Amino acid sequence: MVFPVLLWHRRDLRLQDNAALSEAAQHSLQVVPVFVFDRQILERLDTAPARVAFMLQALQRLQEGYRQLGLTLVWRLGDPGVELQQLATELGAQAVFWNEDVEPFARQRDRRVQESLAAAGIRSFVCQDLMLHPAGEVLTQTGEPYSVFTPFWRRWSSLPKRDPYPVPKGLQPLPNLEEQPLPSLADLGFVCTQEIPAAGEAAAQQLLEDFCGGLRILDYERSRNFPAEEGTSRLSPHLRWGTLGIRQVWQATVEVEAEVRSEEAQASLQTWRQELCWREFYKHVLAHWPHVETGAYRRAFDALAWDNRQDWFQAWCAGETGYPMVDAAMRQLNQTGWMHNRCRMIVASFLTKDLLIDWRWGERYFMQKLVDGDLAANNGGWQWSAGVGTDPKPLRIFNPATQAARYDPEGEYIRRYLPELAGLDTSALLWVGDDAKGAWALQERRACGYPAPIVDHKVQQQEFKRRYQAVQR
DNA sequence: TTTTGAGTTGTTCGA
DNA sequence: GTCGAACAACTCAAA
Repeated sequence: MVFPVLLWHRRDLRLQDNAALSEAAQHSLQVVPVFVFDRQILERLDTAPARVAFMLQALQRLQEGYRQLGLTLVWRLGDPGVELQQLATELGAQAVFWNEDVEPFARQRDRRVQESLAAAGIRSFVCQDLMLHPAGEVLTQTGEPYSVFTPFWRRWSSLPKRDPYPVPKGLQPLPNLEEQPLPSLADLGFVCTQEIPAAGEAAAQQLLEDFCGGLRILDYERSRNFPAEEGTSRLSPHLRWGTLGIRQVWQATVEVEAEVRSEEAQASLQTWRQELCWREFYKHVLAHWPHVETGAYRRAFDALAWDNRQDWFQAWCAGETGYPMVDAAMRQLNQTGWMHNRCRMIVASFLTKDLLIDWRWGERYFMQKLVDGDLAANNGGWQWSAGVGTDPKPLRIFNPATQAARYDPEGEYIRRYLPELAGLDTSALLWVGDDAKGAWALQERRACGYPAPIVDHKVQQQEFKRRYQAVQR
């Protein structure tokens, strides 16, 4: 007698390299994949239409993938605890498998689901899939979690990495299970106006191949700094939604390593691997210190005095601050649901240190727009930018003009996202300041209908420093 | 226990 | 234009 088992998909929308899928198949070949649209998540204020749209498309691809294996992806809308218990009972399933998450909300939900299943005599199996090394596996010599990246990286990179999980063979369909067409974005109550990237496993594999199989990864150290270039992998939405497995990504870097000759290429490879490590570092931070979800890692900095001016916040959101690099970046976010990482740092520094607005406002806005929006990574990035996170030693205040001159020297990125300024001379895009040249640049921009800077960087950063130091004492 | 070395991504100044 | 030093001085991780 074969009993079916449920595989509960959440942020692992793929067949390849999926821990829970492999483990479920070892338990029973009659695997029923299921996804639950969680009303609580859909109704949250920081749920981005772009993210839901990407997820839906990934689910469509996943449904097609299962169809090719002869299986049916089942979906429900409601409370996962209720829905999974009902479905398992209905189908006579004796176990539910899923991949562990680190977010406080998810952990609490999963505990509830586990209890609700247990009450019905159904077992739960929680698998490790999200990271190369789950929280608790990377610890200092005294068994403490790391709070500084570099020692974490040294330990993390020295640990052996496991191979990708193969797609299980011989999966058996459950008879009489009919495929339900997935809901549309509108059915879920969302409208997405952003031009989001293609979702699904095939798209993810293609990006990985483009980045690691070509030469781009070998120039990453340099090209990642220039937002006008296609220097980054663009894998973030896929790692967010699990349309790509992390072990497979690591394996791709191992294959590159075998062919690397020059020292620069070797450095590029390691730098990119560090980015994978950063992803896990912030997940560890969230898992070990869940208070970061709502406040500063260094609690003293919850006392930082913010101005929180609504009009300035609106200008920042809309990309109308009068600082071209900041505005171009915000418009990229608004238009595409993605922003280059250097620009994320620039706009975050600007919101907190120039506009004196609480980093959590920016964090929330990012979550409302980002297709790759992830609590741990977004929160970690914002706390780092605000100087309240795990490693705030050097108080880095980005100068938006210096950053633009250094990383967009031809103004290519600025022109792409601020078309009203596209006809101007590069110096008119980049110059800022109170000298004659700065005044000329502002005049040129104003003639195009572009706003004057809403704040003076020099004045504001002084004020921020003052407040920051007041908290330190 | 104490000490030591070092810390993602900066900025500005002056040689 | 490029480079190195000063900035200011705290906290973590390991020896």
